[in-house]
Amino acid sequence: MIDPKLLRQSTADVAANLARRRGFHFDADAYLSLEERRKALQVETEQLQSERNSSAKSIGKAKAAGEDIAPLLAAVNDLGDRLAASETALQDVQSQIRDIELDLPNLLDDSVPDGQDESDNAEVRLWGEPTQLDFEPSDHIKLGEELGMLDFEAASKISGSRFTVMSGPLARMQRALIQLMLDTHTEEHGYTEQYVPYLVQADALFGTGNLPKFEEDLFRTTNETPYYLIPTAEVPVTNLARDAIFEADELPKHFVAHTPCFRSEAGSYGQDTRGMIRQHQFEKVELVHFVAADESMAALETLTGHAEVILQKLELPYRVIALCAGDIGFGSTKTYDIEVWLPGQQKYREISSCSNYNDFQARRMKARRRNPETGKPELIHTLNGSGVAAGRALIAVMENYQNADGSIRVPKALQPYMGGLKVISA
RNA sequence: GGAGAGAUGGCUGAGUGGUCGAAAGCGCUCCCCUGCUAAGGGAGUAAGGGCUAAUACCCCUUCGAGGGUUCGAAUCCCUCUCUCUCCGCCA
Repeated sequence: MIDPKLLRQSTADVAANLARRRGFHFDADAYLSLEERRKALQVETEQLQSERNSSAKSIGKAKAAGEDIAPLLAAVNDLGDRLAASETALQDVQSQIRDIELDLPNLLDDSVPDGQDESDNAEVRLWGEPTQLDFEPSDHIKLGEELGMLDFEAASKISGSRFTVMSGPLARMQRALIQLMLDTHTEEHGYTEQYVPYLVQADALFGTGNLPKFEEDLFRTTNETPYYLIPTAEVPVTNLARDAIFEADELPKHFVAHTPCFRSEAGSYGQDTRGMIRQHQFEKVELVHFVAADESMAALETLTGHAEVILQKLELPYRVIALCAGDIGFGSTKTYDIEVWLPGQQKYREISSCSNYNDFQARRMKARRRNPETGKPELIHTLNGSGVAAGRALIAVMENYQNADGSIRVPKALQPYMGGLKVISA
């Protein structure tokens, strides 16, 4: 959520910033007229509440003094009705304003490049060279099926499309990837590992910004108060800061969590229908930072670097891109995507997305720190990034480490996690 | 699943219709005293919001959540959630 005060006082500036985003329209005039009504109604309501309080107090005193309170009661006769009417009207306007505020994406950082879509994203750096193979590379689907270790038919029988069954060494390699990531981030980068719920309630999703706008992306249970399957560990982990006031010396906090992620993929029907790229269920290791407001831009660089280390250890070629205004996510003020080279597609594909949400989520969640100078609570900044998506990392290893005979070499960094196994073959 | 108890400020905990945003203690901050230390004295110490140039006044809201009764609710009524204890079941 954008600072309501800023929205109110600098509406035009906010609108101009948001206009850089693709397909987003902010009706500033409608907002401003609602805001005008809100102000009038709130002042009126609070005035009436104040009257009620002071008259109730005098009635109490009069009664205690044994005076006749009948005339006092008569004087406040219609106050209750007037107050109730005013309160109702105020609540109505406030909820309309809140709906607008919850619907507004985050303000973009000035460093975010202009652009309409992914073709306008800016390459920040390149690591390694696209893998050269002296044979026609296969994609992960062919490799996995020929090894007999990826079974999309079985998955479809059990759960329908966009699921995968893995078996044997390939299943183990995904687990090895997750282990490598967790160990690297906890032992070398100083993160604290978290185990968190995979089912969350709506409030948590409002906090991160997934609700109310993106409900169709989520799986929801049928309970009376429904649970939602987490679309990313970002949701439960970031919500650790909800309603909290951290002491200054408790920050920054660096959390890492491995969880499965569940996404409905509504609206992506044509894309990546084959294979393991886009699934309803996938494994991911997520990095989350809670930092003081002035530290978040530096933290974004650090966090992205931590994710990159995983690809470097796996010796997978990648590039880092800065998402342009048109491509950046709803709650992010600045995002770097890390894209790994996939020989089977002859393309770089997203394997991590690292975002600075600045105070956008913190405001929704009431995540604060105590400013040691002023002693006052102030919003923290939250960041998160994949470090990295395990399913896609598995694809990347398969395709980059394939041999002409369809076997797959195990990257050195993974071998200790796979009992020393060096090659996966049928 | 059955039976019972509870939810108040950073913590402990009092408060069953008015002067209660809330006693007291602990903790914390500042000041005083004490030649160190220990002890002692005093003051202060919730969050969110409105108004505003303002982090100044003033005002509003909040005692698990939501509704209700009342001129007035932490206190009374209803619904829900969560926590704890005992029993049962269970990875």
